[in-house]
Amino acid sequence: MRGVDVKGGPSGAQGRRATLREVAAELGVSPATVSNAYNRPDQLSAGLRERVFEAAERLGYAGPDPLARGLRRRRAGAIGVLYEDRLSHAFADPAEVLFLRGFSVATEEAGLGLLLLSGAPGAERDPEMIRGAVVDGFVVYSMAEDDPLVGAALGRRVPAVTVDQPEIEGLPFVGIDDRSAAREAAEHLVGLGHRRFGVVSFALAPDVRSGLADRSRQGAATYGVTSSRLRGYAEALAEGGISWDDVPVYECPMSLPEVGEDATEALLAREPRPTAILALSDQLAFGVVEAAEGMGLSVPGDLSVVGFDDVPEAARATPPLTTVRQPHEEKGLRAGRALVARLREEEVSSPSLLPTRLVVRGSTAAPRSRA
Amino acid sequence: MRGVDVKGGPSGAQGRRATLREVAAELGVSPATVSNAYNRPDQLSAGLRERVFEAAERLGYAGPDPLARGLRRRRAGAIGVLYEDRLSHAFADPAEVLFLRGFSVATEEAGLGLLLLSGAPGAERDPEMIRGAVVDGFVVYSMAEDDPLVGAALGRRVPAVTVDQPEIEGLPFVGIDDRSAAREAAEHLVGLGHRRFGVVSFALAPDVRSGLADRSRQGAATYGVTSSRLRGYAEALAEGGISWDDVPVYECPMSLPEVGEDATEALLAREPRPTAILALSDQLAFGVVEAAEGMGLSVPGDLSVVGFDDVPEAARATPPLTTVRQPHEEKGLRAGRALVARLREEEVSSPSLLPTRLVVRGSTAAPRSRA
DNA sequence: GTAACATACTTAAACGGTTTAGCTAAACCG
DNA sequence: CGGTTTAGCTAAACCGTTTAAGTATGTTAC
Repeated sequence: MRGVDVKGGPSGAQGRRATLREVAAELGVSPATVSNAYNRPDQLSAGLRERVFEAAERLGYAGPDPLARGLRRRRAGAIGVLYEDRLSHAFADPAEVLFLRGFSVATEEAGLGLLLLSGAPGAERDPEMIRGAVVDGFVVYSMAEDDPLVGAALGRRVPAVTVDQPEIEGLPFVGIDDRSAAREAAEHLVGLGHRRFGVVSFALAPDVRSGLADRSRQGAATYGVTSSRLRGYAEALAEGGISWDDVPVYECPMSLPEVGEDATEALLAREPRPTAILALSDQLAFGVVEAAEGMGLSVPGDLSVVGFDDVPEAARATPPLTTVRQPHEEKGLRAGRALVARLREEEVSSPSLLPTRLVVRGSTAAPRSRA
Repeated sequence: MRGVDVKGGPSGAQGRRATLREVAAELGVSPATVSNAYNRPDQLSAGLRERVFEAAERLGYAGPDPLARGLRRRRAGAIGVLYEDRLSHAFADPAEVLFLRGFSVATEEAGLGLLLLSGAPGAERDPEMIRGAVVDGFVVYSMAEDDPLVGAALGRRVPAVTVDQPEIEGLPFVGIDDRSAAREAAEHLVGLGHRRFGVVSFALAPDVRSGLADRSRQGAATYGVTSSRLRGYAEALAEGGISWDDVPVYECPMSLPEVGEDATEALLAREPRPTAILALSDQLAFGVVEAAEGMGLSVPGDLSVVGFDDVPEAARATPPLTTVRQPHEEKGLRAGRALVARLREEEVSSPSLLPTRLVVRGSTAAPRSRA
């Protein structure tokens, strides 16, 4: 391997960068030959190749410029992950981290970089960031259908895959059956005998509101995941003879425990007080438990709580959280592999829906003062 | 804002991408004018600008190609994070995730992308990945001094910042005082009356070994963080009259609980059995506790355990873990800002050492059968 | 009436490589 | 010895932009 040295004085990496052309001139050979030294060793004699590397090092040439090479070869060597919110929120959510974990396996397999793109760079949502991202493809991670950023990404006309939402005709999709997963969660509570529910939900649409969402707001949801899950809950409750109109749905701007706390306080202040709360994520559910206990209610004694995601913390929590398991890491892996396949112009198998499963733990029980 | 549309039939983003030149030809104007429409609105009439966007949309031109633009402007619009190991391990460690979280705040501030680069793409460490990464700068996250990947990154002659290690003359550095932080941890145990110790360590050098590391192996350490912490432990023990030579140091290839378990089993099998174990990370410490309990020992009754990092899980663990707190997120933020400053050719303030603090919780106590 | 100045474009040279086609000289063949 | 290969290198086009330096044309100043 050609050695790598940190030349250029004590301050290390600096100084004018030499170009391939300069190396060629130094040696009195053509640029093509220097290029070949790096890309096609069989196109020149071993001796000359050595001299090229030697001269490169002497001149401080770090090898072909990635931008120039990428331009000519028409590939960037990276995949962009487009995330709804600020990246710092992504890193705060274990579910998202697990997704990235799986995704990174796929990019490593393919020798590609992983470029994280946040939806909210400055404060305003800025499509320029997407338009300028040096990537060969995008994975759109759980965004609203009508998000301008999604439009910008698709407008780039590079391969793309969506995860969770939105589902777009012709694009590979990886996700779960949110509706039936949610349904299972609600059925569990109905089965235990609960009749009074509350729902702690994600945002329904990008024009983030915080507070109770009425029927019309629910109908106008552009976040597919949110509306599918609500529909699943509604179905299960309807089968149990409970009218969805009686179920308060509190919309949270973000999936964080603290936000879930606020929501819960609002829900538990209502009369009649709910005996069970369905949260759209474990993060929110943690906040629900926190708030309930803060109000002197015991979980599951006074209030049953079901989360969604089954992040590792759910099992360790006190009480251990009943929740819907979904394979986050597998989702990332599939999404990554699907995108890589697209990049290679292979055919991608049809949308993959991953399995979910209700995991019953200690945060749910039959309502106390029933019967 | 110019609208973005997903044209090109049902399969969405696809079809030949048009170039700026084609848009220009379509309109009978020069390429420069089209470029100006995107970059300098004041250089052409508003009417023409509109027609440019209209034609662009009609032809399926998504705006200036990032690679070409980047080449011309000499900027990539992203910062690379160079991580020792596979990314999936990075995402498994809460400390690293916190770091990235802080770092992402800085990149968002600057409107830059965040490109994750793993040390181990295929299986072999491949500097090509680094050489080809489309980035304006690197942050080197806790890597060995002599890692060829570090050399490759520095060889790129772009701005760089190192975090934790290595410290390189002339490069901005962000980290903590590992030696005195470790010292404080060991002092705590000595103060409690412990005399027999074991250490569960990170790797000392990239030629990963698993097992007890003797004095010479310790002396040859190229991971600065590891050797500094060991030195800190040694100093504190020496002051307590305990010879470092009597302290077994178990080297772990990775910072994962399972690995810590193996290490602990080996350490606790020795005679005399240690009454206290110092782990170089919380992840390892979790494994230590796990293993001890698996062997029927109680923590802290039979064995005291001190971790390092104070990840959020440490406080929630049973027993709550005594550990050394360091500001991971702040580290990321500082590193990111320092790099951004370098990119802007501002002067960067001197190396920043962040504060640490021993957090005493329930995993440490005085040794039982002493006195 | 003309010098000076905007305005709205255009020209052409970078930016730093890769790649196709081709050229020359030496090696090989029968 | 004439002809075909092969090894080793080069010339020149090309990748898709940006940008400094023009060039017309119309407007303003005096």
